[in-house]
Amino acid sequence: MTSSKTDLRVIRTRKLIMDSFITLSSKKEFKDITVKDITTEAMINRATFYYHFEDIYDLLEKVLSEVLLINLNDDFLQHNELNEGAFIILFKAITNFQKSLSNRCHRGYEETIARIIREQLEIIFYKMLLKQNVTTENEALKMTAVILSWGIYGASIEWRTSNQEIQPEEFIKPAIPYLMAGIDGQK
Amino acid sequence: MTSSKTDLRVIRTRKLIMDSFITLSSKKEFKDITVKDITTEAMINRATFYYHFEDIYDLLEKVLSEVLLINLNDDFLQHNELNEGAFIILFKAITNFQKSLSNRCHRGYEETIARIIREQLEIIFYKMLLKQNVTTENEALKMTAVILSWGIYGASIEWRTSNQEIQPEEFIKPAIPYLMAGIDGQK
DNA sequence: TTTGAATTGTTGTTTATACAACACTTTGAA
DNA sequence: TTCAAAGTGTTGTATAAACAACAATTCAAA
Repeated sequence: MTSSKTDLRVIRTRKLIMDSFITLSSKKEFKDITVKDITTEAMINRATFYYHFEDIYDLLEKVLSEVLLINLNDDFLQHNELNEGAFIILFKAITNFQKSLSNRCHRGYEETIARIIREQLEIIFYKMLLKQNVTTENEALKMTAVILSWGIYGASIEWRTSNQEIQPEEFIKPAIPYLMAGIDGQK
Repeated sequence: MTSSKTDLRVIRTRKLIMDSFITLSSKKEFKDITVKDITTEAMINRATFYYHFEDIYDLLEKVLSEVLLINLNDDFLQHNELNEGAFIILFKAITNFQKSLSNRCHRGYEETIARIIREQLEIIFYKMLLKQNVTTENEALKMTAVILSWGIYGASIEWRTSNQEIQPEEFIKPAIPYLMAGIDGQK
């Protein structure tokens, strides 16, 4: 137990910064967002930002894993089961997110983003598989989740690098029968 | 000049408290809102509340004059001139606001609210009169604003104490020809 | 009416944050 | 290219705010 109850100011300031970043992200490209922008929006001093985050990429990473995909996660788990429609929704969410990110390459943060997205996808898939498969053993489900997360993420990269003019929805559709077959087989 | 630039923390905290109070006001009656409720919503310590405000009535007073009616003020000045429709909108806003307040009588704060509402009304009326009367001298316009603010506020009290089953809109309509006559006379 | 829980308002101490100033880097226009 | 403006990241000091503890009051339920 390391939880010696963090100071309320720390919690509040982190939240203010993250919320401001999310707000700004919906208005600007990531590459156009400065630390000053964020701290102004959050009404905190710029020096305070560096007390909590190494830099703006560190913030991005934390927002990514703690906020954006966690939210997706919750929404998703409540309303959907892992069927054709679910794959399409997920794939659209990922491609949307990638579109909103800058294409500027700096400090290898794209690798970081990729890793986080895959990790979060894996969690989502595992939870959903667990919900609809009482019989199959957990190790098998975990493995399926890993494969699905890499597979779907890979597909989104394929979509991004080659032909973005095709709608994500249409892009992923051909793969769905294959994806579903594996899952149905486990039932 | 006393403006030696206030600490950003002070501005932020005041805003957090006021915003939280407004948020809570839309969910609960005033009399059911505790200081703890506000500070929890605002993510600040309860002691900090008392650093900025004497008590919850002091907060109410400040929110009233700094936020609620100021907003009405701005919206109003941009979109309307002082005609029949404007009187109806204003009157509805006041009666709505009074309905939303608690009827609990404590520390004579109703008098305070009344005063603030009248003051704000006076400001609104004066600005609008100024906008549409280039000729009339300012002292006369100020006096008109005073009379209008007391008159309209009095009408809202009349509405509140006697027959709330009549719509505010219908209640004020009979008085409008008289109100407008005085204004048109000044043009 | 009595009791216990919740709310109010206050105080001393600790700590997170504001502020100002700094050197360094990036960027965009002359 | 050169220069000014904007952005980054850091530090020492001052201060607002957190925390914990307290007595006093209010309020609902036994």
